[in-house]
Amino acid sequence: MAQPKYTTHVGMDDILPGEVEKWQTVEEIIRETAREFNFDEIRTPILEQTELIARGVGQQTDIVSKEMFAFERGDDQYVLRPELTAPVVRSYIEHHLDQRGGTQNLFYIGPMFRAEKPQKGRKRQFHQFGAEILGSSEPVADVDIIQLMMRIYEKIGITNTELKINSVGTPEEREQYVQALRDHFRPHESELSEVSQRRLEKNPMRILDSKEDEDQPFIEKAPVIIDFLGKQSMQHYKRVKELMEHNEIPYQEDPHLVRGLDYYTHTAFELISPDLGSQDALGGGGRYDLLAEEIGGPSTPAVGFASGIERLLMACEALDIDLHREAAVDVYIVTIGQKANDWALSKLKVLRNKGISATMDYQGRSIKSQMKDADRENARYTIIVGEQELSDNAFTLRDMQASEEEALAFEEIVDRLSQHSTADVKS
RNA sequence: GAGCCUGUAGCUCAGUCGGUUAGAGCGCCAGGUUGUGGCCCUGGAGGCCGUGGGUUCAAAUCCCAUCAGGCUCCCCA
Repeated sequence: MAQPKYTTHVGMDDILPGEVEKWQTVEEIIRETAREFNFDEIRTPILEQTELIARGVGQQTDIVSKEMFAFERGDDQYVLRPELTAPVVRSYIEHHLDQRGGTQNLFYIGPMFRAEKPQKGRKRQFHQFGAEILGSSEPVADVDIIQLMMRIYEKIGITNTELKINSVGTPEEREQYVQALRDHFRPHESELSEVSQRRLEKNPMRILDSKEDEDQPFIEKAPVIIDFLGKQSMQHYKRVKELMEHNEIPYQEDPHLVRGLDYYTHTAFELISPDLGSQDALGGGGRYDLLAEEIGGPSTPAVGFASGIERLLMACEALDIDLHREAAVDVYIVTIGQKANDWALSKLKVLRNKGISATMDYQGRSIKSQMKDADRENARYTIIVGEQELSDNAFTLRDMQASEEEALAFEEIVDRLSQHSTADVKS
């Protein structure tokens, strides 16, 4: 089709009626589950200071080095948030949430922005939900965060998933490990794939999740990070695994799992769906004990996860999970003539105030067209109004499913429908 | 950033050895039923064939560019 003059920006999709209802279902399940886990919602601005993201997420990451939507206005540097862990920690520090005592258990849902080349399951504006436990270094926190994530997918019906876990240790341990990796791969540098050769200096850990065939033999023999963990890191990892087993959470250890962001320490995890294509990561997370300090706050151990809503919806589609609830209206008032039309408008208010959802024709169309429209809108009832009904105060109430009609006074109709209404009655 | 594929009505798609006014199904609008939806029948509206350029007597069809989408790589949600 010819392109309209104005369209959305590349990689930024409208979510239209029909699709929105699925999002609402998912969001309700997320909120409901978060409540069950005693997590509170937090909402932060879409725009953050560029420096926060650069420091928090890490200068070397792809996100910061090439995927930020950033701009300048006056002396201020703005960036559209590419993820929400750093902003949540910023908020925690800024508002001294640690002073509220205990841990802060927070969850969020909202849009994120990354300036990547879009493809299926990877948009420039995409949506994530996630949760963070701030103020605990205990393995129970790691495991409960994983349980929250898994429970949401379970409730939605996505159970065919693989949970991978690993420990990425402390920065010191990681540095030793990275050195060992370089030593391991360097003798074979010329035999590695092109991308992996580039990673050798920049980020050797990335070689581990290479999909290139020629890299595989060297990856198999590569040292694993577990062997470089100190006593405390090892103990933490061991406890996490124990707790996972006690709570019957199936997982797979993946010694090659590394996270894309710099702030992770110790536990790292990722949830994969074999039902998706190349973008098979549903969500991921881990522990980030050093992030708060890194961005100028008090030392705050923390753990969290983030999940993509688009990916979740893709998985639902692949699994034929029906999230769609049909939109419906309780009453559609069908009118014949100007007087009836005026009457209908005033009665919509009476119905709605009783919590009965109600609508009417806005186009002055024929009764047949209005009935058709009522059908399309999934009206449970129609009220048919003409001159005769007005003078008799006897209106035709038609049950659209049963195709039965009854002549009733308007007050009787209201009483009748009050009992059948599905809308929430606002007090 | 790299490679490959695709782009025809609102939607899903036919139509290419280049050849008169570009089609179907669904959807939309109207009528059949002058006050009654879903099924059925009839009619109608709606396309510079993604955009720009080129080849040709002639282009939806061939060529180039560009934009958009998809798949893979990269990376990740």
